[in-house]
Amino acid sequence: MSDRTGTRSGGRPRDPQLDTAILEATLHLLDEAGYTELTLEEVARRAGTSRPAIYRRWAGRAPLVLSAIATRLDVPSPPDTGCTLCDLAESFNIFLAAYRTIRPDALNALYSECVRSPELQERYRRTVVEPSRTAVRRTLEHATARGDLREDADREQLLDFVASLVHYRVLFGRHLSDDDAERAIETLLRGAAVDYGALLEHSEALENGHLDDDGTHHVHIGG
Amino acid sequence: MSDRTGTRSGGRPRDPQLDTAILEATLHLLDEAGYTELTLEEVARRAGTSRPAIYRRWAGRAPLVLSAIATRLDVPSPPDTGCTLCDLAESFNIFLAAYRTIRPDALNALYSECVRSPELQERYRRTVVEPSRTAVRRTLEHATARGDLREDADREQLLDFVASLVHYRVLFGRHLSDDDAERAIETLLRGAAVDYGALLEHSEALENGHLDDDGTHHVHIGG
Amino acid sequence: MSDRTGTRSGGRPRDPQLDTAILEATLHLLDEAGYTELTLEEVARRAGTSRPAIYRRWAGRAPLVLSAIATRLDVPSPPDTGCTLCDLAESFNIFLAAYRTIRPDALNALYSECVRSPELQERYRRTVVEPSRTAVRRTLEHATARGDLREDADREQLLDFVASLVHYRVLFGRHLSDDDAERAIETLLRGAAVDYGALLEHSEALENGHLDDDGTHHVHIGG
Amino acid sequence: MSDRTGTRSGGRPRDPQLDTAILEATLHLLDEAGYTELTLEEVARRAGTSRPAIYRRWAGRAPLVLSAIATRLDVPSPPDTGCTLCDLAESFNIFLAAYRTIRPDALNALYSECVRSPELQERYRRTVVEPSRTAVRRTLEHATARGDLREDADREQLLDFVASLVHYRVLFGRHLSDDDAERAIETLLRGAAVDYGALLEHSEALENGHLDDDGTHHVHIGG
DNA sequence: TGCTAAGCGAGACGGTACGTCCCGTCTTAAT
DNA sequence: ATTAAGACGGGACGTACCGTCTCGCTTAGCA
Repeated sequence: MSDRTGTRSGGRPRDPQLDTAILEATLHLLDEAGYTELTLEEVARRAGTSRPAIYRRWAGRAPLVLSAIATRLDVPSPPDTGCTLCDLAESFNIFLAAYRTIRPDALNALYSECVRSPELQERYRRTVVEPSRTAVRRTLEHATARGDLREDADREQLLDFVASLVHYRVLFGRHLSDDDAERAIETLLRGAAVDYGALLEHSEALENGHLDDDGTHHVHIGG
Repeated sequence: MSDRTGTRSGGRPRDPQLDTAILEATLHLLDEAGYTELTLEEVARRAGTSRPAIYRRWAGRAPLVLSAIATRLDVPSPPDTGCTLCDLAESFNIFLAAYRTIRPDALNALYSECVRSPELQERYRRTVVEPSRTAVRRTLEHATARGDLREDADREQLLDFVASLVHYRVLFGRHLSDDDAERAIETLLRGAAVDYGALLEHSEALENGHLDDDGTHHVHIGG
Repeated sequence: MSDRTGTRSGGRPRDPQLDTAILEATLHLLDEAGYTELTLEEVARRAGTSRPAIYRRWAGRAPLVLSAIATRLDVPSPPDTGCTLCDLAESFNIFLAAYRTIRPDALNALYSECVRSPELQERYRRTVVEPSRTAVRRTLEHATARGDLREDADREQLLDFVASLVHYRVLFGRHLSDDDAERAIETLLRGAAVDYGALLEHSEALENGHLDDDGTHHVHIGG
Repeated sequence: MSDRTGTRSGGRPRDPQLDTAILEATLHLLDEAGYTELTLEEVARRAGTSRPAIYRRWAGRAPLVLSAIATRLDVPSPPDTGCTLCDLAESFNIFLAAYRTIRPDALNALYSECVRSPELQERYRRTVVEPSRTAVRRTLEHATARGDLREDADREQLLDFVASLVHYRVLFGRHLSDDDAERAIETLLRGAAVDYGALLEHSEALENGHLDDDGTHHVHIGG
């Protein structure tokens, strides 16, 4: 749970309830005050302990908050309905999910501090960024396998486009509507889809309840 | 130059050399230490003055650094060579320029602090973000006028795509190569261009020295 | 009224209402907050003016407060009832009077600051100390003339004894009772009176209403 | 050594060298600049530490200076030569001693600040005032036991007279000469001695080397 | 009576010192 | 041996007040 597990051979065992108390205090404080306003002093106070007890477990504020965040963010599962358009729309939501779970301003302030250390930056990426990318990457792979995306389309670039757009809009307070997402998908798929028109038709068919016999949402190209 | 200019009716006039000294000290310190490590104490020390003299001019660290940054960032002019592909490639550079002028980590830490106040956030946007967007927006308008972009293409969305991609890649330390930019442009233009193939051909022609008679770089659609 | 009268040749005349307002604000603040807590800032605020207006009239806090005090302390008149014991008892009250008019702690803090400049010290003496001494000195002279005190008694020493005792006891918060004063007088007069016993008898006679025919309170030595 | 010793159970022990450095810096600064000009900032600077380190030990300037003074003032021992006049003369010196050890203006400014708090005032009394009074009180008791002072003489009053006279004269810059002291003693003893003339004769005899057989300085009354 | 310049009012300046918060570390006692 | 927790030394904060400077206005005295 904590970063600094140490040798843990002999000696007095660490109080595991303190781990929990500290992490919970951290999360509450993060919600209330944000990252910059969060002081270890106050975390210790709320956890009913002292600052050294925190430092013994984490190297500082950033690693502590990363640990705390990790207990709350859950690993997203890749959308895979067979409808590429729907899956992509859902993918936007996956990227948005982190910002709905943790205050975006806190996330950004945290990353600003993480940037100063390669390890922290990597840890932030693994904890906050990658899970969403991994899930959406899987979704894109499915779409490609399904034949909806061109084989030669740069899927990492697509990931970057989606992830960055969501990040940018959230960061600057311009919330991304479903419609925004839809139109963004259109732009991207025009460049990446084998047949964008077909994807669109299939999606509309779904909305109208015209499902395939087998109940899946495959897009029938050249059908 | 400073934020707190106030009424400035009566009273002893402000020493303008101090303004300069403070701003310069701020920029140097920003380059050396980044935003989080920048303290008003040290700024005052280097500027040969005292903290209150700074507080009299700026409300705090964030506004001070914004002012300092503003003296260094220059307003970009919109690329307009007639070659849409070239212009767009150049547009990526415009968005990158700010990060080359000011340490990206400093910019992000600064924005993290600005987020806490609507005014500061707005000020950051005006100072750091908008100039690039404005320039590139103009470029897109030219391209549209030229008939290279579809009339109904969402130009603000294009701006968001480009700006966010650059921001995201820089933020996470994955520097954007020229090739990356080129391929991103391809993806975006597939969705937004009237005739992407024609744009590509024109661009290649230019590289090979095949200029039009009139020396401009018009794209001849359907030519 | 103010210290710095200046050349006063041409130019805009000084607003005399400001003098008054400043002095009154000073006295009020002195009563409320004492000397150390009294700031020119606050005086100016209460007087509805600015600090420079004060500095134009007085060289600083100490001279200002001295001026303010001077408007309140009135010159005591020397006790002269003919009864030396009574007059001396009254003399103690004269020395006490200043401390009843102005907070003793304020007076002492003021003097502590005055000590740093010979002129201020002198001014303090003239304003606060000397008036009482002058009055009591007169009283002692009358007693001597009356034949109650020895010609060769050191009257300045007596003044010092009385003044210092009062100052010391007030300073250290041990208020001097009438009885204390009476017994102090006894001690001093044992050393300074021509015939202490006679003075005592006379005083007691007065209390019992045995006045001389002429209504004065002469002491009849050798009577 | 410092005021805020607290429980001192657990926790990192205080650096005792800092205590010393701070106190020494305080004394030096007190000698150089006086009390009002003494700033904790400068004390910290000279002691090579920071202001918080001082505040951790003392509640402010006054308690700090009181502690510093206490390290320099040594407890006077009561004069007891057998010659009451000599002892009293020496008693004046005891009261003067504090003012010779610490700048009188500093002492007074310090007391002016102490007055604002009962605890500080008490502490000042205990540190600066009482030691001298205690010593001289003892001397007076010896004189009484010896039969030189009247049993019913108010010895506390005598203490007040001597202490206050010294304080007053020093305060107002009128240094007390030996002769002044002698004549003051005369006045006081006229009121308090059993036989002032005999005390005087005894004292003069001592000056001329006429000691008693047993080498003590008894006063022979009625001899 | 109109002009000039001295002096006034007030605002704001540059700067010192304040008392506090929080950091990251050290130390003792307990487990 | 290692914990829990108190306290330490210190950097930086934002503020109050100081004493001074500058401005624009008022007014006396001269033309």
